[in-house]
Amino acid sequence: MAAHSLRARFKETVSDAILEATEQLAAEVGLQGASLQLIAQRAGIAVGTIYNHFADRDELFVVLFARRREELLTTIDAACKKTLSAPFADQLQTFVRAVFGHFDTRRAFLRIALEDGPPKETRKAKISSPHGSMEQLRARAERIVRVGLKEKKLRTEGAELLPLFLISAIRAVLIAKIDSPKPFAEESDTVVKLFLRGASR
Amino acid sequence: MAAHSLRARFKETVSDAILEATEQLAAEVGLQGASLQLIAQRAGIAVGTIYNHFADRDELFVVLFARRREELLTTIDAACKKTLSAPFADQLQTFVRAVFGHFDTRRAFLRIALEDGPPKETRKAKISSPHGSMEQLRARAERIVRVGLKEKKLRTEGAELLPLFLISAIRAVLIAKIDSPKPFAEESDTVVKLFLRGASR
Amino acid sequence: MAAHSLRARFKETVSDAILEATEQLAAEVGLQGASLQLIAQRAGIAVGTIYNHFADRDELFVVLFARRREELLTTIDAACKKTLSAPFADQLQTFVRAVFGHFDTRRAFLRIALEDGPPKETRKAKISSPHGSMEQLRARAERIVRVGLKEKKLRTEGAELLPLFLISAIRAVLIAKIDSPKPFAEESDTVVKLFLRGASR
Amino acid sequence: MAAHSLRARFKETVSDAILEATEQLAAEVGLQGASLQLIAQRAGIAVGTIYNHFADRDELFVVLFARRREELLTTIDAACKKTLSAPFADQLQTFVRAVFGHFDTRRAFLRIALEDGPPKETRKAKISSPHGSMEQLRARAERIVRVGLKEKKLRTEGAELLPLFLISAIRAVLIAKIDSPKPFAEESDTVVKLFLRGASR
DNA sequence: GATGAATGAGGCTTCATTCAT
DNA sequence: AATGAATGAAGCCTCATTCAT
Repeated sequence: MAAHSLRARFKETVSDAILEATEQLAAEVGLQGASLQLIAQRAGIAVGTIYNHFADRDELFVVLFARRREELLTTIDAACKKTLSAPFADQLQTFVRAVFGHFDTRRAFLRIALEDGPPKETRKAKISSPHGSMEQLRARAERIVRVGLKEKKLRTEGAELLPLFLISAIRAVLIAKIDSPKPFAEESDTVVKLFLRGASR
Repeated sequence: MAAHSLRARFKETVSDAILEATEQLAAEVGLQGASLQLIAQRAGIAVGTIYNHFADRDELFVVLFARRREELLTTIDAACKKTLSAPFADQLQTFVRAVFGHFDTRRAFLRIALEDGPPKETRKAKISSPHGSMEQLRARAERIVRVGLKEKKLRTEGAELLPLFLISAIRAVLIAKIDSPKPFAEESDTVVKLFLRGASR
Repeated sequence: MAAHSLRARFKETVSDAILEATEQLAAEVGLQGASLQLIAQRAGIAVGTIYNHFADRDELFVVLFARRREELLTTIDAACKKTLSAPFADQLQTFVRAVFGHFDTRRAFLRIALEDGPPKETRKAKISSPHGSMEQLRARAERIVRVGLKEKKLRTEGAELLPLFLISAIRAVLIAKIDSPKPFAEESDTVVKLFLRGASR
Repeated sequence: MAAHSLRARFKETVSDAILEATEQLAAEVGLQGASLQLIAQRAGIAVGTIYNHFADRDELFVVLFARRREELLTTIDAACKKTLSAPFADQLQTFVRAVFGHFDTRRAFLRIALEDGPPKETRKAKISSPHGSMEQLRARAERIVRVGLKEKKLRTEGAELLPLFLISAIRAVLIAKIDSPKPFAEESDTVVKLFLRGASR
């Protein structure tokens, strides 16, 4: 039991090391450039070891994205939960802050999530699309927008674009500040204001 | 002269064929997936011929992006020129329409431009970043924003984010509608309104 | 003593399980395809355990073939023993029936024995030839033929080929009927007749 | 035209060199052991070159078998053609001699054809079965047997096994004598006699 | 003895690039 | 200039074998 648990825990440790190495490398040299050799090297293991933890290269990336995405959504959902009964504006602000806050400490994931584009076919088949990790945020943005609509705080015309528009504004800031040492979170208010009142005076 | 001109034109023709084949293929199978062999095949030439027109694979993509980006900017600049002395709102609308209009007939380029992310190293060395094609639009967006500021139509706080914000909104719509048969242009007004007045009622 | 015996019997049990798993798998996916991982899985043990019973992969197969071959020969010898003093024709028939009878209940072994070809080098070194399992029958066929010759029931010209010829006829039937549900034994008489009188009318 | 033809001829030369190297190696170290690296080395080319001539490793072997099998059948059919109207016994003898004669000068192919067993799945999928090359002879044997039946020279009982039986006898001799310097052809008459009259006196 | 994760050599395949024609 | 076969580095993956627990 203890042995098994120990072994299992160790295995998990290796898995995590691989995932972390993958994340780091992909952030540095791109998803494409993160070869298994480099990953193994960075993780301090043999190449073959990767295959004790992931079926193939694809799965490695799929799992990486799945895990990071889950962490992201968990963080955000936890934050939003606290303001579920608050007025729309607060919920919106909480959401934006949560996203910025999370990425403030996950720059590597941010980089690969940004690289992530529309799905293409790869060598093997349709890629199992690690893609769209970022777009997963849209579901959350949609909920916020629905709240705003119900509270009559948001215009209904063109409403179906609003979630996208919100994500888009967030994304703009993330891209703009990704190399800056300052936390994204500082821009939360700017984004919220921009989203709500627009750019005009 | 005539001979030279002819030859030059022919070479240009081949170059163009290669670039077009590259664009098509990259749109279909991704930048990665567009191998020189496939490109040559699609262009109806031999693989070696590509090297008579481009130094290497990287340059091919750099030139492709450079050319398409130039076409994009030329189109937009031409459109914006006509409203250079018009009020800010008109200039903004013209800009957005021009971008949408251009991509309406350049879906292949749009696809590869969207795939294009932040610069990474490639197999060879630092890539000369074909990347950022889309971001090139920001320069134009900045001009528009400056006009808006000068006319006091835009708020000054957080103004440095506005261009990126505008581009980001445009990008969001392009991604959302890229597989739709309807022209992007139909969404111009929505985007402009959203950008100016924000989402709130 | 008892403990030792028990332990020995247990070890034998594991050994047997490994051998059986190997045989099954090899029959299904070929000698090549029977990887140690698959074997261990099928045997319900860990990969490393195989190395507690066999020096390496090669030895596993060598032992498998040796054991199955021994079983085959034991069966046949036992059957033939009963007719050792019977006339040649009976001895021949007994032999053929014994072979068919054995393989009727050892289809898996039959499959791998048939796959088995002339000796080749493998990854490591000259293979210790598990090969030729089937050819081991020739020694028995030779004895039968000698009986036939002594009884003047067989022609002496070309006699050195007769054992091979007999095995060959048996082999032909085994290959032809391996996927049939009917027992090989039904063809015993056909083979005997063919061997003795030939094909001509 | 000339250039094209030359190039084409050269390409064929390389193809042949690859096939020959493959055949030699496979005869020496087995189908399994003939790695692309070894093949390229033996053929005096780079590994990648193989892929200019064959889609993948499988195809290489399929083509090799197809070609050698075709040569075999062509030889045999040509020889048999001359005795098409001859009596059955002559046709039979011609056939056996042709097979032995062909393999006398194709020992390498003989070795790999003998290694060739019942089809199994490989790493990739069902193998495209280069297998059965030898069994292709059965079709020819069947024709001969039909002739014998029509001429009432062969017994009808158990007749469906006769072709396989004939091939099997030939195979037995090939295996028995493959390392002997003497030509197989010398055994033709023995085989024919054995097949027709059987072993009994 | 049993376990199974780690190892790394070796296999197949792709593909940008070169170069003789 | 065009051609396309040859090249070989580099990638992914498999698997027999080892070894710490």
